[in-house]
Amino acid sequence: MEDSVLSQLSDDSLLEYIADLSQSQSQLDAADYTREQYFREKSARQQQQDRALQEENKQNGVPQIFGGCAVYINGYTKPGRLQLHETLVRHGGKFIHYLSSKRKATHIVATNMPLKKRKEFANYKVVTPEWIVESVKAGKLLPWQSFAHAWDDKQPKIAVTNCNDPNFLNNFFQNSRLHHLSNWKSNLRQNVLQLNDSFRVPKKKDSLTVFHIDFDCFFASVAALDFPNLDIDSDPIVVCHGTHNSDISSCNYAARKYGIKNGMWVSDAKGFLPQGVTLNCLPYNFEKIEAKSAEFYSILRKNDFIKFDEILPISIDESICVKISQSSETPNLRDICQNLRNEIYKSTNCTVSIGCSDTLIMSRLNLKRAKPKSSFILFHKDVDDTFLSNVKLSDIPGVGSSTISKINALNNQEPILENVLQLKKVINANKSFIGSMTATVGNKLTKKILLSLDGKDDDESLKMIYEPINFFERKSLSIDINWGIRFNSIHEVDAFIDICTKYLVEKLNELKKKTSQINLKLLKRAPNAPIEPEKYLGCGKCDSMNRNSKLGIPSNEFGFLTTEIKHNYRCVSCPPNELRGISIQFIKLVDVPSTKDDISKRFINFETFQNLPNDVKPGFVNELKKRKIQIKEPKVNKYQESFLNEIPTQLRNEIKKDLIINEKIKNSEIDRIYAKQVQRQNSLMNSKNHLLGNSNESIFESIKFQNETSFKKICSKIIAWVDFTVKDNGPHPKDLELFENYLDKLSDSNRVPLILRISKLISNELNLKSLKYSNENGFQIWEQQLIKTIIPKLMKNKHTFQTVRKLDLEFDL
DNA sequence: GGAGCCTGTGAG
DNA sequence: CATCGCTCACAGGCTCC
Ligand SMILES: Nc1ccn([C@H]2C[C@H](O)[C@@H](COP(=O)(O)OP(=O)(O)OP(=O)(O)O)O2)c(=O)n1
Ligand SMILES: [Mg+2]
Ligand SMILES: [Mg+2]
Repeated sequence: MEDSVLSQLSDDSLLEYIADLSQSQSQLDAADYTREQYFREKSARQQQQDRALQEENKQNGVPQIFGGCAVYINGYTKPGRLQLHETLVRHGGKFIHYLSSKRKATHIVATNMPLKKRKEFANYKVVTPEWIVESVKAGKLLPWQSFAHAWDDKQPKIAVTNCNDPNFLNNFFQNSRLHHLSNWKSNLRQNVLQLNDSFRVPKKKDSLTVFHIDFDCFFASVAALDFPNLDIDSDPIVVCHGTHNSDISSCNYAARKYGIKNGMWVSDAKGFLPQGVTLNCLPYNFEKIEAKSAEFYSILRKNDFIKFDEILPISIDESICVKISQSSETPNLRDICQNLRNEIYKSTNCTVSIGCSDTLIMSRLNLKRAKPKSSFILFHKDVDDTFLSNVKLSDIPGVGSSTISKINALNNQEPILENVLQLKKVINANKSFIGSMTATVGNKLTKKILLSLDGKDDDESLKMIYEPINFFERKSLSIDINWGIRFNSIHEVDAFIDICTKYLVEKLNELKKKTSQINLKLLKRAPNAPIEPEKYLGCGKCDSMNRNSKLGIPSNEFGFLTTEIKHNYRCVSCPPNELRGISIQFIKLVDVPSTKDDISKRFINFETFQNLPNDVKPGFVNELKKRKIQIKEPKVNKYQESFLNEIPTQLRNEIKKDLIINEKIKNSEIDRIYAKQVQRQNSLMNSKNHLLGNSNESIFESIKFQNETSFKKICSKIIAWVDFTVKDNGPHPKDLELFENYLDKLSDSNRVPLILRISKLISNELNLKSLKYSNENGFQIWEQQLIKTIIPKLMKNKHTFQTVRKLDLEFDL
C-alpha cells in the first residue's frame, strides 16, 4: 500500500492493517501474497492462529477468564476489532469470525448498532467493548449486565423503572428535573472557566451594579407554551410527573396565590385549592427549557442596552450580571432592566424579573420583591424598615426551614417571626439574642444575617464576583440515586455500582481528573418505616450510612474504583433489600497531565510492529508519529498488576499500618464475622475430620519435602478444596493451619508470585461461586480468609513482589 | 491551634 | 397507572496531634 493511502485510513483501520500485515509476515512469504488471498485465507488462518495464541498464553499463565465465552464482534468498535479479538483469545475466549448461526455466540460485542440489528439481537447478551477491556483489567470475568447497551431509543418508549434494567439510570436521569438542574448548572459553570477571557473581573475598590435576573416560574412558563388554552396569569399551573405524591417542580403565580410552592407534593397542593378550582398539571419539556435558557444567556452576552463585565451563572434560569460603574456616566438602570426584560420576552415568550442594586444581597432581595414580571431597584444605603417588613426570613440566602425553626425556638415561638423587620426588632430588644443565635445557627450565618439587615454582603458571597475562576472550579464529583432503588441481592447492587461508577469515570475523564478519595453513602430503610413508602418507588424514611476511603494513589480507572466502592458497600451493613438510595462521591479531585493521558490510550504493540516487513516500517513510523500513536512494549504479567490494583485500598492501608492501627479501624462488620468465625473454628477443631489429611501427609507438607509435586497439582487441589468447603461450613481449621504454613514457606523462600497465583485462584473460585453460595458460612469464611490472611502475606512481601515483577521472573510451574 | 473527618444545611 | 427524592459547596463540631 502506498504511504499516501495510509494517511486516508482511520486510526483503527491503520492499526488493524498493521496488525494483519504483521501476522501474515510471520507466517507467509509476503511477496507472493495478494490482497485477495489475504481475505480468502483470513478466516481459516485466524481460527488456527487463535488456537495457537491461546495455547501459548495459557502456558504462560495468562488467566483464561473468557473460558466458555464465544464472542462475535459486530461492526466497528472502539477499541478496534482486531485488538479485541486478540485480547479475547489471549484470555481464553473463542472469537467467532462469521456469525452463521447465532446460537454459537454467547456474547455480542458492539459499539453501535442500527435499530434493525438491535431487534435481531434482542435476546442476546449484547455488550460494549469495555466488557472485554475491563474484565481483563480486573483479571476476572465481569458480569455482562454491567456492560449491556443502554440504547437511548426514543421509538418504543417503554418506561424503565426497574433498577436492574441497564437502561434504568439513563431513563431516570432523562426524567429527573433535579438531575437536569444539577447537570445544566455544572455545564454553565464549566463554560465560565473555558470562556473566562470574556470577563472583566472587578477589583475590590470598584463600585458595582449588580443585576440579578431570573425567569418567573420557569418550568411552568415553558410548559404552558405547549398548552395555548391555558392562561399562565390566571390558571393555576404546576409541572410534575404524577398526580398524587409527585413533586411539583414549578408552579405559576396563580397557583402560589393559594399557598402552593415549588417542591411541594401534588396531593398537598390540591389540598390548598378552594372548591371549584382545578390544578393544571403539565408535563416537563426539558428540551424547550434548555432552548429558552440558551436564548436568555445569549441576550445577556449580547444586547443593545448593556455590556456586562461578568455574567455569573446561578442556574438554568438565573444569572447574576455585574457592571463596573464608570464615574463618567450614570446609566438609567430602570430603562436597562425594562429593555432587557422586553428583549428576553420577545425572544423566549417567557418573562424574567430583575433585582438591581449595588450589592449581591440587595439585588437578590429586590428580585424577590420584583417578581413576577417586573424589576426592582434599591441600593443598600436606602434600606429602611418598610423594605425589611416585606422581606421574609426565608428570603435571606442561606436561611432555610431548619434555621428559621431554630431562630423561632430561641424566641420561644412568640411571635413566630414573619419578616426580617421583626427579627431586627427582637435583636435590638434583646442583648443576648445575637449570642444565642451564634450558638445555635452558627457564627458565619449569624453574621451574614446581620449584614443582610443592612443590605451588605459577606465576604464568602463576594468570592463569586472577585474570584470567579476559583469559585466556579469543580471540587468534587458525585452521583445520587434515591429513587427506584429496589434490589434483592448483592450482585444486583454490584451491577448497579458498576453502572454508576462508569457514569462517574466518564465525567472524570472529561474533566481530565483523578480522584484520591471516594465516599459511599447509602440510604437504608428506617426500622419503623414501611417497606414501600408513600411515593411510588421513593426512598421513604431512611437512615443514612457512610463509608469513606482514601486511595493511596489518585485514580480514574473503572476497575479499581468500582472494586473499591463494592468493598465499601460490604463494610456498611445494609442488606440489599433494605437499600433505598445510593450515592457515590469522588472527593479531592486532582489534575491528570493531559498529554500523557491522551498518548497512553493510543499505542501499538512493539512486537506487532517489529514483525512488519522492514521496507514498510518507515512509512508506518511517519504515519503513527503524525497521529501521536506510540509504539509501546506491552506490559508483562499484566494480570498481576491488575490484581494488586484491585485489592481495596482500605485493606492495603490496614496491612501497611500495623497492628496498633488495626484496632482503630472501625470495620466492625468484618471483625464481627471474623470473630464469629474464630469461635466456630475453635469448636470445630476437635470434631470433624479434615479434608487434606493429617499433618504427616498433607499436600503442603509433601511439597516441602519432595520437590516433585508440581505447583499445578497443588493448585487444582486448592480449587477442589475451596469448591468442596465453600457451600458448607468452610475449611477445617487444621487444614487452614497447614495451608498457612505452606504460604509462609513460600513467602520465606521469596516465591511471592506463587502466593499471588494462589490468591488469584481462590479469588476467582469465590467469584464463580458467589452467585450461588455467597450467603453460606463457608463462602464468607473463605472470603475472610482471603482478606485477612492470604492477601496480607502477599502485602507483607510487597517489596519482594515488586522486584520480582520488575525482573519478570517466571513462575516455577 | 490547625488539619482533616463527619454531618447538617441550603440552593435551584 | 404510580413516578423519575440531584448534586454541589460551605460551616461547624469533633478528634487527633
Ligand atoms: N424545588 C425546586 C426548585 C426549582 N426547580 C426548578 C423548577 C423551576 O422553574 C426552576 C427555577 O427555579 P426558581 O427557584 O427560579 O423557581 P421558578 O423559576 O419556578 O419561580 P420563581 O423564580 O419565579 O420564583 O428550577 C425544581 O424543579 N424544584
Ligand atoms: Mg425562576
Ligand atoms: Mg432560579
